[in-house]
Amino acid sequence: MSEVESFFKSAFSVDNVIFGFDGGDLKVLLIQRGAAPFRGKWALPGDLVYPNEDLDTAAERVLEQLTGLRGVYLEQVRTFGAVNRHPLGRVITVAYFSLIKVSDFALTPASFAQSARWHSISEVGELAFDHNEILDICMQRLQRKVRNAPVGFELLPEKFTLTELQQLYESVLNLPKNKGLDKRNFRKKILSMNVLVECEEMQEGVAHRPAKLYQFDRDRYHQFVAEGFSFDI
Amino acid sequence: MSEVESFFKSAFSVDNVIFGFDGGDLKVLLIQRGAAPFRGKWALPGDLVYPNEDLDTAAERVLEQLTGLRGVYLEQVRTFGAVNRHPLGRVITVAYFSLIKVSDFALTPASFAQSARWHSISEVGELAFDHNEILDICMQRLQRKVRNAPVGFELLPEKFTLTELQQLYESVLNLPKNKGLDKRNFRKKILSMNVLVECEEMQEGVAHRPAKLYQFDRDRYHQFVAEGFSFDI
DNA sequence: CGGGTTTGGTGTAAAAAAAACAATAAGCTC
DNA sequence: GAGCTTATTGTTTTTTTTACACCAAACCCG
Repeated sequence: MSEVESFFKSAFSVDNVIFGFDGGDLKVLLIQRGAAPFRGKWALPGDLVYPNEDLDTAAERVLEQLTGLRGVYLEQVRTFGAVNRHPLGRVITVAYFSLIKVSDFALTPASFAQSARWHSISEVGELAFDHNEILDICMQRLQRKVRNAPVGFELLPEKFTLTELQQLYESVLNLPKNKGLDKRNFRKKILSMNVLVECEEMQEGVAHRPAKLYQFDRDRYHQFVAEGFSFDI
Repeated sequence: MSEVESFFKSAFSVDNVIFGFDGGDLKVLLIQRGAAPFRGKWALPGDLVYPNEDLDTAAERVLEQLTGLRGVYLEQVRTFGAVNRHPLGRVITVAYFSLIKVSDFALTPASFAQSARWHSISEVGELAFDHNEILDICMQRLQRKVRNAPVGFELLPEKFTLTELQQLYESVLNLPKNKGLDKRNFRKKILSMNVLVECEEMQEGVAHRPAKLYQFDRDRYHQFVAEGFSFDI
């Protein structure tokens, strides 16, 4: 094999850290591997990139095949390329994370086939390949991102209460519940940005005083950004 | 060709945006391509990744072959993988940026061969491949990074004046000279972090009052970080 | 050697932002 | 309607950020 040819004896894949928020906890969607290597181990959903496929498209495809969702928040994080990261050959992988609303998630045939399951971030065990490292890095990226861009809303239903939003932040930033963020200051700050609109409706089905529901106003946010505003929590 | 084989008809490269600071201006080191495609065009230094080489190692190699430097600041930024970004085949590239002290830079045989030259950021023209996009993204990353990590010092000599440091920030952040940052406030802020130590020596060879020289104290910085400090300008 | 030129170095006051802190209101259950 | 649970709201203090102007030190040149 010539030297030039050997450069082409390699492949690349994408791996997608799919975050969700449910039951007051940040979760990640993992699949249990059905084939070697690492058969039976939990792993990040991913796939080789098709020869005629852009990287972002591949990440979207992985997400859609597993969850049926399109057009959700997706961000490239980092590429992992240690020589021996894949036991069967030289495969570098481009890591992405996506943020989905758990309620939108429907099991697809692919997700049955691969036994997909949500795992609380704190309860993720040893994963296949270098996926623990990838998850860590994506988690750090999410923690930074959530503080200076309005991406937290991607994890909540369209309409949410301020308490839910605060719990989301406490969960992502790994702060003690109702201790990390001061309730009054949090509300003051988020409302002062003027990117939330109050819905007519109230929370329903709770055994206590129902809270107001809010929605994130994307248009207004983008307008503010154009005027120099920057989201910061 | 089987489908599996076709996955291996692809290669990956690294491209390195090498930043330097000289004459009060932020610069980037470019090479003029001697071969097709894009012969004669300026481009980012880069190379295919060897089959047994880690990505970071490849980026270090590219840097060393061009500048003779090792152990400098290097950070992976993003991977560019549009299907048609390379005219000769499917090549995805992992972009890095590095920060070097221009005074340490010595032309190596490779840099002669490739006609390497520093270009002011503001005067970079049309580059080969998607290198303008890569440069833009790396520039944005540097602008963010310089504000929340002490990486600016990587671009300055070991000993520097506070005015030089301020000019570096104004240049990287693209602020009007002596207008963007208030001199007194800048000095107050940077000195209050306690990560600069005053040298015995003074600036020499200037036709005006010489300034005190300072050094960045890495050990003290890391100690502070361990105690919860975070650099922020 | 003295006046001019150039950059170096310094403090304070006002404004804005962040942090600390606790009582009342509203709906539900029984 | 009594009791439980969560929702909602403002003020004070502290910290951080911004705005702003003059004297000092060295060199140059005549």
